[in-house]
Amino acid sequence: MGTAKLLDSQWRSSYVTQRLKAFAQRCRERGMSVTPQRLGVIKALLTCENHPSAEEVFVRVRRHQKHISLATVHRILEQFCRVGEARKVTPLHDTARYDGHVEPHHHVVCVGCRCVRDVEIPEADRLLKSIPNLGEFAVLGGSLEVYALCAKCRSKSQKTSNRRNSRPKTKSEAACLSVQAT
Amino acid sequence: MGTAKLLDSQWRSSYVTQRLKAFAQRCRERGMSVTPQRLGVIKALLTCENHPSAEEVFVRVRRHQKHISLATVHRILEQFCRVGEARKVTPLHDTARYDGHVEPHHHVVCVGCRCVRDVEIPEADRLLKSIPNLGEFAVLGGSLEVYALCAKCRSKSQKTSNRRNSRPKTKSEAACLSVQAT
DNA sequence: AAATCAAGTAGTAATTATTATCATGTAGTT
DNA sequence: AACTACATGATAATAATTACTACTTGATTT
Repeated sequence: MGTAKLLDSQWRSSYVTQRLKAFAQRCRERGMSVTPQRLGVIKALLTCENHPSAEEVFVRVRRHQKHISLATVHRILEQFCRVGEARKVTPLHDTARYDGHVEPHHHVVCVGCRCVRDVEIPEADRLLKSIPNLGEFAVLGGSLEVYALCAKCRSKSQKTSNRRNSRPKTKSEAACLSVQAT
Repeated sequence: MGTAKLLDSQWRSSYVTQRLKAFAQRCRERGMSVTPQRLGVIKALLTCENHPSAEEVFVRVRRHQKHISLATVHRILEQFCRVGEARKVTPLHDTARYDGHVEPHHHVVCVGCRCVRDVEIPEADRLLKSIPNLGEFAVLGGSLEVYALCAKCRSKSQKTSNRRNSRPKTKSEAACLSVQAT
């Protein structure tokens, strides 16, 4: 029995308060203007316990801003990911990826090109076995997603890393930068 | 420095051989007929190192079966997931899910309703820190995806678990059943 | 062997999620 | 208050996936 536990709502609420308070200033620091739409999105995102989809955020924000557009929500969420104000639950959201290997194992995902390889991590297997449940969740299994850069993407990003203030142009570059080292 | 390592191609090739040999029989056991399309898909899936998308599988199979339809590939892949002949790299493929919590943490995902909660697993954090690289992959971070059933979905699946041979009707039920306990 | 039947597939239409476009609006600055 | 660059709303376009339908095929029955 390890120390794994669901983050409680007490922790969450203080985190949310802190983030909301700092939001406007962090926007200004980055030269982003603070619009009601962005405020609405960050609030919905931080408030919603069930890591929401763009659609769900849209519905929530619309409660207070009847005119907001779904496209705007998509745009803002993507921007938040780029600047580190949000993240995607998984970097492999865009197209379904299939795996013929059905035994328990783990994955390395290159955040640049999205290539995926199988990994064997016995410690992670042991860890998972030691977690029979998490609150009301009955654990079935799990998989460690290791975020990484493959050799090719590493050499690419070195070439561009010298230019300061260069905004990421491609999807994959953006994805690279949006990932926080865990 | 732990024992994490990429699965080598030697291991893979023996696994692939074994799976391919058993495939036809496993189909028959399940009452699925063994068609050239299904054989093509399982072969492409097992052979391709980079956990492919439906499109990629389609392209590969088409090399040998010029007439195969993309829709068929989608259907077969989904079916394979249902019967345990394949899995998706992540159960959260369908729509992008966002998370306002940008500090390193992990997730429980209910395979029934796809709800997601944050989890704190210090052991997983330590484990990740101990893996500076995996072969040619430079590790940036990672996240443990714990697959589970939430309370609601658990009570649902209990109700239906008595009926024998009842095929899953809904997407979410299918997803539940397709997950292998890791 | 012909008739019957069910499962599987190709081709295409429909749906859904996301992104691009562009005219208009507005936050931040002077 | 006026200005300007960035944001937004509305909608069109694209991409991924699923639904639909008619056609095959292979098995079973007669």
